[in-house]
Amino acid sequence: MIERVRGFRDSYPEDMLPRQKMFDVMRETATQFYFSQIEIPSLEYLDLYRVKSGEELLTQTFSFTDKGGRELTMIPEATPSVVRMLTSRKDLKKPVKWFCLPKLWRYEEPQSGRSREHTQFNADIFGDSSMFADAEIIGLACSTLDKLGLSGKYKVRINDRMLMEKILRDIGISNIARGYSLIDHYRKLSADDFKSQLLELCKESEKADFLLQLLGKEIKLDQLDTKFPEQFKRENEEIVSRLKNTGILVSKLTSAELVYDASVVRGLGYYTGIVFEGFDRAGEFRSIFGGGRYDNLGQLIADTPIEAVGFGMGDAVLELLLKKNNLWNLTTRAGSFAMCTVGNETIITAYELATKLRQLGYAVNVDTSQASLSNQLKKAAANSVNYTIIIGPKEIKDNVLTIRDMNSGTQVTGRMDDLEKLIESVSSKQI
RNA sequence: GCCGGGUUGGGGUAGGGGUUAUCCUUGGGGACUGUGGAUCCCCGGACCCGGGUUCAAUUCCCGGACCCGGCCCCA
Repeated sequence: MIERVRGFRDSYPEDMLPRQKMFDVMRETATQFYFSQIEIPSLEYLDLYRVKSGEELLTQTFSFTDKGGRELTMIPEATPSVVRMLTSRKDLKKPVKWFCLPKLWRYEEPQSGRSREHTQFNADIFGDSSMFADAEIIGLACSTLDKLGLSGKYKVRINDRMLMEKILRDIGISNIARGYSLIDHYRKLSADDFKSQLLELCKESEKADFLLQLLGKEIKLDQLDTKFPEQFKRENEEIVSRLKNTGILVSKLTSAELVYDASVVRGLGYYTGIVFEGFDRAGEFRSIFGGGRYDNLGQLIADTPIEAVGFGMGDAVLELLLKKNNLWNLTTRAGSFAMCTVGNETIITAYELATKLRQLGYAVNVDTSQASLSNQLKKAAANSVNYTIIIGPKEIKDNVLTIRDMNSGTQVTGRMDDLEKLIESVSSKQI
């Protein structure tokens, strides 16, 4: 027996139904926000990730050298590929609104909410540097969760990289990257450890209080400027008011709660403006989605400047959250038929009828087992079909068929030619 | 890469250095080729892998794989 590869998942039908429903909602919502779907390759040159990331990331990819000596990797994230695709087409009218649902791979130890293969809902707006684009991206992420039934179960924390850079500089931190890295660990370090590491980094320790007071609190956006010293506020009025206005815009697109949280900086990424993360309210899981503005990635990857804002939403955490809220439901297939056949010679007629039904848009299974009729009905019931059609020698002789509504148990018999009418009459009888 | 806890039919489990490895469930068949979910009967199906100790290992020891969780990292 050969085992499944470590960190990978098998998905059986009972999970695929809710899974597909989840992806359908993502596609529908993105389409309603007027995003177009694209598909990105599963393999890229390793160099695509070299330009923006350190060696650390490269050790956590499924990479290999192909027969021609090229260094390839199974894509660990979508954004570089999407940017590569976008910048190699000079004819596209801006803004471009794209989404995709790629599988991504990461070579690391599997743990809760994270396996080595997952699917991510990824959406971006290119060529629009406005706060309206920022708001629409967050609005799309939230609307998707709302549509899945998660309204009120999650909230969004936002921050702005430019604002954080100003804050870090204001308190005397010149190594901005290290500052972000430390802030990113705020929730993982003890208060004392964090403080001592911050003071180490920051030359003007008396000013560090400013940051310490900001961190770890969720601040309502309309109260944001009350948290800053007067002078700092004046110098950064533009960034602060943009953040506040973004919040107002988002509130028109979703009822989700949006708060300012200084500890959200999104690791060592390539973000240049707003950054955001969606969390479950109970604080039980990893972030549901995350993203932000990255206006210089086009320059890094393809030497083509392009404004961009986007998010990624992984299926793993979302599945945990949906299951926890009893939203990971099996939906029975609407308009499904099982055809019970009695006697081998009836199967030809059953196939003809099945073809007609399929052309009408129904899902049809023809039971060719020749088991007893009661066993065939048993099987049909276990498969939770809506209707069964019984075809036996009697029906063929009289050119009729019998349709049985499996929910109500009512049953009608009529001419085969009147198939559609029969379906109507049996489904109306159940009322 | 590191740390902790696990692994007995498809799923959930009991047990235990030696006899036919327990129970529930699922699956297949039958009672029942002309009307479904019930009931009854029958059947199939497991000790993760390798090494060691032992007369004897599924059980004890060591290593590995995989699973769950955590660290690192976070795309």
